[in-house]
Amino acid sequence: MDGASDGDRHDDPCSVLSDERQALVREVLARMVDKWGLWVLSELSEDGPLRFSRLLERVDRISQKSLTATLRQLERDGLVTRTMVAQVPIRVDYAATPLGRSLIDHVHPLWLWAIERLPDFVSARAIYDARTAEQQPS
Amino acid sequence: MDGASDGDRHDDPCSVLSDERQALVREVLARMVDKWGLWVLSELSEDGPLRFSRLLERVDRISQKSLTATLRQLERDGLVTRTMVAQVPIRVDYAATPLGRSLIDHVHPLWLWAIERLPDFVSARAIYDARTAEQQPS
DNA sequence: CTGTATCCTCTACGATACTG
DNA sequence: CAGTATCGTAGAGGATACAG
Repeated sequence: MDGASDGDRHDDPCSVLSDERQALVREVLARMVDKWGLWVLSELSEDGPLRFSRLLERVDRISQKSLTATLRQLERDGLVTRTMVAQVPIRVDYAATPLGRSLIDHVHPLWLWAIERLPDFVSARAIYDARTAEQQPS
Repeated sequence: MDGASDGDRHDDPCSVLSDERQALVREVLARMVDKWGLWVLSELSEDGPLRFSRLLERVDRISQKSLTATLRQLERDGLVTRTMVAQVPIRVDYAATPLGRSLIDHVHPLWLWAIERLPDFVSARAIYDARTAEQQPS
């Protein structure tokens, strides 16, 4: 669909992808940092298979609804597996796939970087807020 | 960086942070992959300073309102700079800061990984969708 | 225990119109 | 040109109740 495409843009590997592909990459990456996705995947990647109720405890303040939705998304993208154990009461185990663990491994450096740079963000915000405050004394 | 753990990937640097800090890291990282933040920062990181209207063209389908909001957030977090040129008509240049470029540099490997693994995601979805379709022929 | 269904709120976002 | 202000819509997500 890119009729008069943006031509030879930059050396951005993303720009060589079709809009559809770009959207997919963006979508998958988005799940990494959305409110719960990365957290849930992280728990599963660290501590073997976990049951639904365990996850509900570990991922603090997540609702049942959101946990279910998050797990469905992660499962659909091949990042986690879902295993039902037919017993009473029923039991379901979730585990990270190799692809899921790989994702976590690739996100990790980013977390480390962000934590390392945290003081920069704090001070940047302080400066910005102070400046806007004096301009808009309400 | 720090003599990073010899293969112990279960080391979760996030858990040593206070809730407040965790929230901040999460917030900053979220901005990277939210609908526009990363895209805007990416454009600025690749092609020097850009004016508001240029960004509006490059980041396809973004609205004025969203672009403004995104830029404000990025500016507040110290990822971009905003420079007003007093002339008629007025002109404003946005540019990525070193911190902003650093962020992009750290996100890049993740993009490459995602693009490389794209076939995995596509097939995973196909399998999942096929299986759920046969269960719910609706 | 593991979900699904419903309601409700809050926020993000686009469209549009207006200002310096 | 570079925003701000207002409106309206759509989706995310919590709370709760119910089902297999």
